[in-house]
Amino acid sequence: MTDKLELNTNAYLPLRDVVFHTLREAILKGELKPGERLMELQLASKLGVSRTPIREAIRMLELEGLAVTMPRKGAEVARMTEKDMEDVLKIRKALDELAVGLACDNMTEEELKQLYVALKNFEESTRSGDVKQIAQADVEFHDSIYQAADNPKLVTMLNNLREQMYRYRVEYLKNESIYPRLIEEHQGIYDGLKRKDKETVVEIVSHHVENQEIVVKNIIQEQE
Amino acid sequence: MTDKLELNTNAYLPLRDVVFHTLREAILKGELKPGERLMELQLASKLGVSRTPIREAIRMLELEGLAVTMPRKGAEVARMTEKDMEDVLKIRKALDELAVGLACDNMTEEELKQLYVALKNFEESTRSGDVKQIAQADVEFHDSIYQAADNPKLVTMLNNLREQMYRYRVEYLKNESIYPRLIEEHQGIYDGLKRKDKETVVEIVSHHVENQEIVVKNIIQEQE
DNA sequence: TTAAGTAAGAATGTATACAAAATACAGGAG
DNA sequence: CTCCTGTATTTTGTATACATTCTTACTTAA
Repeated sequence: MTDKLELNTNAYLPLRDVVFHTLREAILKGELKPGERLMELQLASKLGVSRTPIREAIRMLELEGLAVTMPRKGAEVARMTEKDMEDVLKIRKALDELAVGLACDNMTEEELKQLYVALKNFEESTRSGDVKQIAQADVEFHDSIYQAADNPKLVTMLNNLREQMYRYRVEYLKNESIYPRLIEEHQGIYDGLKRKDKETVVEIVSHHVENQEIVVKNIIQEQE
Repeated sequence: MTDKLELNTNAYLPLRDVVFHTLREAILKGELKPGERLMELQLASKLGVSRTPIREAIRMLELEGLAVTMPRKGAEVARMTEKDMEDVLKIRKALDELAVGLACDNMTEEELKQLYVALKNFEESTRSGDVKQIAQADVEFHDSIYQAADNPKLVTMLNNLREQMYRYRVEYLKNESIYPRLIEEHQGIYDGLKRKDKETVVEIVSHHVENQEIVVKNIIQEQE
């Protein structure tokens, strides 16, 4: 286990939430590796808090699918097989299609403008070569669409699904050769939303996720 | 608040899980009403346990969307508006379509036989007039399909979504006039799966959920 | 009469203590 | 040498105590 764990914020938030976010970050960044045990006392002393907020944070991680606990044996970071990843991507595809379809129905002029900004930001960021920045810009582009879907529950679920793939996303975006296609697809989505051409945008998003699936599966196989 | 709360099982399970299931049941059955505060000390004394397992159970309810907590103010049973219900049903529709499509690809002879049994059970149960039994039979029919989809994550999500509608489902099934259509649709889904006619089954499931949406919305409006 | 302030009570947030279970390991029997 | 068993240690499960924040009701002043 890494000893990099640190409480980020001294904000006016319950410790359980701070711990939750800290542990989640650590898991998503790979600092806490799949299968690694989450021992309460150890984490408590490392983070400088008592076991209580640790335990509550673990309960939260558990229901997000990032941790698994066996009664009286404790919790560990969830393992993710290639099959799990496929399963998640299938769900994501269905929900992404739903989201962009809803966005197509509901998007306002204002939101469309915002999406355009996000589109250009993404394009710009690919020229920087900074993977983290590119990932961030990509997230913002898709968030703009999610927001327009006007379905908070759906947004929550999509963010959760996205989270579960975070580790692989970074690898995915290191491959510069995919940028042109990503930009093209984003442009296509934007154009489709502008024209309110639902069929087309759903089609593009569908491919968008499928492409990700192929690349992510390659990454997983390489790692083995 | 009802005082019917009781720990169901003395099983070899952590108390937090027992409490979690108990509270969830109470919420789904309407014994704990939307907006009702979940006070730790009160629940603890009612269930005869300390605050610790209560708190952890609340964290779990929170991430299932059945409870909402405001920092330093405590938790309450989640409120559900008509809009929330619409949002949930949109997601359910997308995921139900996905599930039945996957089931169409993957279903074995064995699973198909099981589905047939569930189909006949449901038909039979509608003649009994026992709403609870009908709901149970309906759940089993759809579970058979979910299982065949071979995507545990998807099953979890669908069960969660189904849960959030539980209160309205019972009302929904009290209306006998819908039974013929339900039976017909179930039959259609079964036939389609048998023929591996994906397009048709997805179509039927789509209508199946849409019909539910219409009726559930009527129920909600009547309740106001 | 209304509004603001304040103090008492109640509820949540956090830490810690104790109980019970699981794990690891050493020692001995076969 | 292997396997079993018993004990010590570690870890989780639960209860409780203390700290902090929020709510509420009452008092007082404008």
